Amino acid sequence: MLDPRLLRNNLDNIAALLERRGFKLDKARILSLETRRKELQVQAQELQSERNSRSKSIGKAKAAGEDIQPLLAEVADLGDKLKQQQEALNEVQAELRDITLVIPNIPHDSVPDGKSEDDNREERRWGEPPAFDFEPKDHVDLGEAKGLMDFDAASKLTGSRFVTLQGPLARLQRALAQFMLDTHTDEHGYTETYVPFLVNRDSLRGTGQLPKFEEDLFALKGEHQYYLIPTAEVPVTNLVRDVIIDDKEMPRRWVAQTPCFRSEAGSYGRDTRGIIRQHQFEKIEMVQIVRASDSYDALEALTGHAEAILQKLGLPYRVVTLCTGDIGFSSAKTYDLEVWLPGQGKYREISSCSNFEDFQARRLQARWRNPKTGKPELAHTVNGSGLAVGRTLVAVMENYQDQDGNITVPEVLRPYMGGLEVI
RNA sequence: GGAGAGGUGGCAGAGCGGUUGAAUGCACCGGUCUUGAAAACCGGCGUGGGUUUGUAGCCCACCCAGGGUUCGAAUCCCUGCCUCUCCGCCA
Repeated sequence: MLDPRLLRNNLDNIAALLERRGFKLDKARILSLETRRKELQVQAQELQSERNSRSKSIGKAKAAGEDIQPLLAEVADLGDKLKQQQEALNEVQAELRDITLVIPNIPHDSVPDGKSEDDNREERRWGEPPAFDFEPKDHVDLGEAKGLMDFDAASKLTGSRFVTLQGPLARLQRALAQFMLDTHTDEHGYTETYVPFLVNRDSLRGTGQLPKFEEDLFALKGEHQYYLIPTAEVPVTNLVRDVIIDDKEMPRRWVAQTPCFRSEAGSYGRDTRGIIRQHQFEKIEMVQIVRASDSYDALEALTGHAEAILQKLGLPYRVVTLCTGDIGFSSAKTYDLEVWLPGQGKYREISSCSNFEDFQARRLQARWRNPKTGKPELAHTVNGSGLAVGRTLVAVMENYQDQDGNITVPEVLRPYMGGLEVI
C-alpha cells in the first residue's frame, strides 16, 4: 500500500511513476473521493466533538443534581446526525481503501522500463552451461527412466501438476533443502523459523496477495477462512504484523523451508511438462525486516545469499533485473536468478529477490522504533527464494547428468546423501 | 468433544455507565544529589488519524475484534477470535 498522504498530495507524481509499470491511476475518481472524504471527516469529527462536550456537561449537571431534561432535548437529534455522517464517511473511506489496496508499488529508479520479461535487464552471468557430447535429457526423462519420478501416480492421487519422487531422488530434494537452510543459518546470519502452512486473510492482505490475487490461492472449505500459503513470505513476514521492533532487534533475518501451494490459474498450458510448475513445491525463503535506509543494501546482500547456493552447487545462472512491466505487484525492485537448464536449453527462474520498501510494512503496520527520534517508523521488507527447491532439483539433475542417464551428486550435497556420489 | 475462567498501556495490576487515554507499582528516559554508582527526590513516558507549510496548536479514534443499547460505554448486551484450567480423545 502506498502512503495515502503521498497519494493525496502528490497525485500527479504518483500517477506518472505508476504509469511506468503500465498502471493507470484513476486520478479524477481519487480526487473526488478525497475531497468528499475530507469534508465528511471534518464534519463527523466536529459532531463527535460536540457530542462529547455535551455529554460531559450532562454528566456534570446530573452530578450537581440539576434537571437534565432540557439538556437531553437539545441533543435529541445529534445521535442521528452523527450516525448518518459516520456512515457516509465510512462508505467513502471504504471506497478509497478498496482503491488503494489494489494500487501496485512504485518501481525504484534503477528499474528498467519495459513491457514484458523480454525487457528485463541482464546484470551478470556466473558459470558456463555444461558442454555435453550427447543430447542432454530433461529431468522428466532422467527421473522416469530410473523410476524415481512418477507423474501418473501423482495425478491418480490428486491431479495434474503434482509429482511423486522415490528413493534417492526424494532424498536429493531433502538434501538440497537442508543444505540451503544450513548455509543460510551458518554462513549468512539467518534464523531458521518454522511457521504455519495455513494462514488467514489478514496475513495475505498484509503481504499483498489479497485482495487482488485471490484466484492464485488454494482456500480451505469449512468454518475458517484459511488459505494454503503460496510462499513462506506470507507467514514469515506477518510475524512482524502490528509489531514495533526494538532497534536492538533490527534487522530481523529469517529463513524458512515450507511447501508452497499455487493454483496457477491463468497459466494453463505453460510448463505442463515436468516439475517446473507444480501446485505444490518446496521452497527456502529468506525474509529480512530492515531499517528504511538499509533496504537496498539488504536486497543486494540477500540476492548474493541466493547466488551463493547456486555457486556452491556449481549451477550456471544469470541475474536479471525485472523491468517495470514484469515486476510483482508489491515490489519496488526485483532481481530474478535464472538457472541454466540443459533440458530446455535456456535459463529459467529459480529465485526472485525483492525489496518491497514500506509497501508491505504499511499494510502490516510493521515498524521499528528509531532511537534517534523515539518514534516508530515503517520498516522495509526484503525477501527472496534461496532457492526454489523443486527447480533446483531439476537443475541438478539436468546439469549433472551423464550419457547413461546417471546423475552425479554435487560435492556439497554428499554429506546429506549418506556419501552417495551417483544416482 | 464436555465444563469453567479470562482478555486493560513494555510488564504487573486497579477501574460505581459520566469530568478516565485510563489509578498504582515496576521498567524506561531526563534532572537534582554523589568523587562515581546505588538509593532518595522531581519531571517525562502509548498508538493511529484529521486539520495545517508544519515533528507547534487544536480536534477525533483506540482498554482483543465487530455489532448493539445510551445524551454518554473500558464499564451493559450480542457475535467472533484468542488465552488459561479441568475432564475426554489424540499425532
